[in-house]
Amino acid sequence: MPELPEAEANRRRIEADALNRTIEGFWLGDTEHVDIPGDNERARLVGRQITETRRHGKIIFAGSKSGPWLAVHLGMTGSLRPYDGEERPEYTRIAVEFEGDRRLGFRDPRKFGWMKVIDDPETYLAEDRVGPDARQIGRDAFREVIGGSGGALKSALMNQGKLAGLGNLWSDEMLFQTGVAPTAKGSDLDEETLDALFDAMGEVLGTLIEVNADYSKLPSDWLKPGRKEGADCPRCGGTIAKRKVGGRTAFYCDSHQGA
DNA sequence: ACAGTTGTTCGGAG
DNA sequence: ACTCCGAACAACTG
Repeated sequence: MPELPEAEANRRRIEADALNRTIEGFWLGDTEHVDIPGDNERARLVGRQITETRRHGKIIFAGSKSGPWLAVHLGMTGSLRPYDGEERPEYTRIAVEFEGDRRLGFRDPRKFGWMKVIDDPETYLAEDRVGPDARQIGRDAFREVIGGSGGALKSALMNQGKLAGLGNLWSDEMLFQTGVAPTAKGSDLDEETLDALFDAMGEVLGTLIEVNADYSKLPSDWLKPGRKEGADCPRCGGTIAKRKVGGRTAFYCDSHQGA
């Protein structure tokens, strides 16, 4: 379930199991409609090694100082799976084959993810107009970006050009913990509320990264464990409600989130 | 069987 | 030119 914390957990798998091994080639599965690098792009990586990784928002980068780099977006259902030999997980679309038996698979059942070969992360992020990473943005920049948005707050939080890393689940969570309605307008919020949102974002993402995105380890007073319509709110006497906001299903407390 | 889905992109309206 | 919204995308899961 890939938003920023899940992308971070996947990045760590590369660090743990796919670093400093020479790339010999690629395995290709059912890649129809999957956006992956072509022959010439893949060939740029053969003979090279992944020596470092990065993450910006939901995008994972794997490469080396002089490049080129692999950039991966997990889409809605993607994950990176190191494996050995032919122990390939189902729905693996493409896999990097390292010297020896090690492979790094890109599993993506619903084919909404992508993989590219790029020269370097900074240039890619600038050209693609990706906003500041949600873990790196400062309080002032957050106030400006979110406080300056005109539409539904939830939509602004999920807009990767404004702020990179939040999706449906964790935008709901930070709004829930702050007590603000998903439909509130950013431009209507006072500074105090914007700061509270910023703090909640840090708390939510920080906690998730700490537990390596293992949802079973989340506090019981979070929205996520009981994120379904009609559930009792774990923070007040309210009830969890559901509605479409910005084209996605938002869950929120009908009592302490004001609307 | 059929509805629902964690994300991005695109066209069109404002 | 920029912002915002809704629909579309593909294919699996419950």
